[in-house]
Amino acid sequence: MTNGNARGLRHEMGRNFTYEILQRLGVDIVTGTYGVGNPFPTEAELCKQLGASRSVLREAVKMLTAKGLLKARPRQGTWIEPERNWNLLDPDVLYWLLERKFSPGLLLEFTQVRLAIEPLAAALAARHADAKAKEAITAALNRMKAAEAGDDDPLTSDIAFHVAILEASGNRFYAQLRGLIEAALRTSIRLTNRRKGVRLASVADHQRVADAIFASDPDAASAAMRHLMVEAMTLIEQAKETMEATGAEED
Amino acid sequence: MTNGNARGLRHEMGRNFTYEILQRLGVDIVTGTYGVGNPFPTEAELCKQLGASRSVLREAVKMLTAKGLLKARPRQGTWIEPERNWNLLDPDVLYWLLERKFSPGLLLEFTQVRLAIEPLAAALAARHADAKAKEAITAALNRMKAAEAGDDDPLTSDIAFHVAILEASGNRFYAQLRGLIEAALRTSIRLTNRRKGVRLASVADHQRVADAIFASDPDAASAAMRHLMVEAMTLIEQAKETMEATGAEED
DNA sequence: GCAGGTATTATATATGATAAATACAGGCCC
DNA sequence: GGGCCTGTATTTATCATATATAATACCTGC
Repeated sequence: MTNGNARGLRHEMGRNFTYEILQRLGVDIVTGTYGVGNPFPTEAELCKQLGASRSVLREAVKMLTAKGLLKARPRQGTWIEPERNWNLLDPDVLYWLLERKFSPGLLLEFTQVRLAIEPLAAALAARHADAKAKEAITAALNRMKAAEAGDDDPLTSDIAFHVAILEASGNRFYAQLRGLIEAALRTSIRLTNRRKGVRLASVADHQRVADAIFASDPDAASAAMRHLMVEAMTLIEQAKETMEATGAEED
Repeated sequence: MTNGNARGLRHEMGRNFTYEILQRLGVDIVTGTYGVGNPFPTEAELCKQLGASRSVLREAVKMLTAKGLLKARPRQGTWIEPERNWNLLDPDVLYWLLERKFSPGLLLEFTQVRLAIEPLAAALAARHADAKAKEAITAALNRMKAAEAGDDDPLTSDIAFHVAILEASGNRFYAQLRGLIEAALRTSIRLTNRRKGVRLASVADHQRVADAIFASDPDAASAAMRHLMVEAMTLIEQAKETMEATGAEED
């Protein structure tokens, strides 16, 4: 074992070495570590650099290929795909981008997705939600109330609320936003925390969504959810302008 | 080489053997080949069954893991994740599902996604589309007109039109629907082709969307696009009812 | 009955050898 | 000169095998 010492690096996080390499490469790729002056290395080269065996490295590269970040051909090497081919709707990819290469622009674009989907999801929930789904919404709302009093986490309870509605919609694609929204909300908190006066949408606004769903009123549910989304988007737009005015970088 | 004869199977399709195994396993998984009576085999077992080496098989399995279809642990084996964890928004996964395990229900749910996104995309396009994006829309529309006269392919020109608008929106997530819509439209053609009288949305309806975008009228663009989406959804709903009435299976 | 060690059996990792694909250079013909 | 063929070098793809690690079941001694 020529590089057994590298095994010492293998600690927290992903259960095994392959997943560590996956994360490492994923982050390096989306943050632009590789580019014109620093092309993506060959398999053998990367093995040396990362202290990984070829099995581990190749499997990580294949996973990144499956997510659209890389492509490989014999003799031509392995290269980073243009960003338009990345699977932005893959939770890992979105997480790497938002967490490690934060840009209000991307968050804004993602919030436009939420603006498109979530009001319709609320309307569908108002039509189709079964007892179990309604319970989940109530539970999440209660957590938000508890969080207001300091007895629960505001972030995870907010996530739980939106996820509960997406799942209540009965649309499997809507429910897929689960992981994406989690990634997005976790990073947008960083943004809104900067300015103290600013807060996330109130519990009352969320309550209105839930009430409309329980009243089986699709239009009201949709409108109430749209209100939440527009509010979130406004916050992000303001933060973006602030960041741009104070001279932060954008992608 | 104990199973060199298997190489003879390696022909069309994916450039290499790993991708063939990926497709094969992906399809087998989504079509329900593995289940209670037929658990997912061990690595060694699958190698034998498919005539693949461990490298090839492991890399394919890792790609499926990256798409949320599989998960593996030492001693516990490799198993199929519950469907709610599959990355439905991964083009490969959606393609396998729609192409090999067709269900009007899933197509309907996906069309709900289009119903949510595409009107907003058209509105954004009306606001932000640059000259190049508008050219692409015009080109696609011309292809649709040519297709009406039999001089182009109706399916690919229709896809090109919707993709052009998604890309004109400037939202990178919206543009991601590209691959998904292609998969969906290719399969929904099968559905609408069954009943002869039924046709896809007219060129005139598409023209209205383009006109509104060129006139920088977001609301009109959104409304015109929503009209297309509702039309498509109605078709699928009818087909679904027909299929259910004639006793076809659903997922 | 239970605590702790041991055997078992999956995947995970490491590594060497060989095959296939293709960019590139060099030589040939016209 | 320009286009075409061909050989070579380089990179990933594939195959094979050995070893490590992890999770579980089992077993043993008390």
